Amino acid sequence: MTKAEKTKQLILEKAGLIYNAKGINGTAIDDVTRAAGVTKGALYSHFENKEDLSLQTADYLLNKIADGIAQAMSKKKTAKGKIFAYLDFNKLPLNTYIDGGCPIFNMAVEADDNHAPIKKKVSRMVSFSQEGFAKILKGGIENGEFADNLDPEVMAFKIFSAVEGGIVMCRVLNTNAPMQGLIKSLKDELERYEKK
Amino acid sequence: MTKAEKTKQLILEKAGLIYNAKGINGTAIDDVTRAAGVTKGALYSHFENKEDLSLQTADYLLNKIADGIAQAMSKKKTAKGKIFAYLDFNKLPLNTYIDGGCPIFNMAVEADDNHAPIKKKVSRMVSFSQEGFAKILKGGIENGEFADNLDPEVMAFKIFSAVEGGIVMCRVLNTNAPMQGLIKSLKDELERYEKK
DNA sequence: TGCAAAATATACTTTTTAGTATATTTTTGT
DNA sequence: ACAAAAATATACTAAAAAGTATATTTTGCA
Repeated sequence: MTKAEKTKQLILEKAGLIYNAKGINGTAIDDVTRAAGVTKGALYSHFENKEDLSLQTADYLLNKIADGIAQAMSKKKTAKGKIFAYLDFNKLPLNTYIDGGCPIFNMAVEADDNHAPIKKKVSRMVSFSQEGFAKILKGGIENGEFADNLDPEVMAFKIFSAVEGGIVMCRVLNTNAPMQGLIKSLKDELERYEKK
Repeated sequence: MTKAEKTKQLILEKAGLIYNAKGINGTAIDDVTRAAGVTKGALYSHFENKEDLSLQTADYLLNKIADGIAQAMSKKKTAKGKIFAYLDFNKLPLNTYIDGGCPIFNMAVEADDNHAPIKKKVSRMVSFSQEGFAKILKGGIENGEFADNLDPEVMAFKIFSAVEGGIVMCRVLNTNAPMQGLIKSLKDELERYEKK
């Protein structure tokens, strides 16, 4: 990795943190240069303009959170184990994997009526994750873990929505506590479909 | 209502729409004056500065959505009826009561690491709503609608999180469809606690 | 090693947005 | 109806942010 590539990577990492905390609109170019300890010359030699920085930072954040989740889930082999791992991954909303909450949701809310290209990126990531979850659940039905009255699409959407919504709620309430009850409830709900 | 009060109200209504779509940071004062058809002189005679406009707009939006939900729920007399009314209130995420999604969530996400006074407003509203939901469910247990193994706090948090999360997900995916499955699932879940 | 190209720093310009001063109009109470 | 006060319009200034031109440094390769 060349020096210039390292600089670009450093900028993206620092930009990621700031974007996830302050949002796309709330982040100034100079916030990023300051955090990365570089000047505008350096930043603009790697990024065409703020739009370009925003798009690449969005990719960086989406990939990072997706990797984090995938890694946590990959450690388990059963469908139930993987879903539980996802739930546990999100058990401390005040101390998220990336500071500032879940970038998927942060960007989904901000980009919604505002920033079509980033909305599309988020949309693809959400679809992909949803399908992944549904596939895991479907696998669980096929291998006999779960009863076949479990609707994989609905359950995938419910888990994802509840967890992401719960993160936002906990953060605004400034407490991790309600998340524990939510996760327990979702685990219980899934276990009611267990065959054994 | 005097003319000046009408002007202020008009500004708040237009500001509400723009803030809910573009966010606090994404909204320029001139977006608001343009939408309201007034000039800066008029706006600044009613609001001290942008911060003041933002705070009052936040109150306006939070009160409006709370009123909308309360009104929908007040039409039903049973605990189940009220909760179902809340769910049905949210069945079309692409066509929300206030255009641009749920202002509670929009502001929760944007204000989180950014805007402490608005975060506090949202936090109070979320607490208030959560307690209201829990109280309704508790009432449902006391009057025999629901079994007493229903945990009102957990269920209130779960319903609110899932619905709010679902709204964001549907909007980013640009489809109302998954919300129907989610609402049905939440209704089924609640009905499993029904005593009859 | 030294030189061309790439990367970075500095100091600027431009653009956007918030905010203000003041003139004008409108409202309201007598 | 009219005078005082409040509200609003206009045209400006101030501040913040994006973006650029150019000088300087660093890097990698002949």
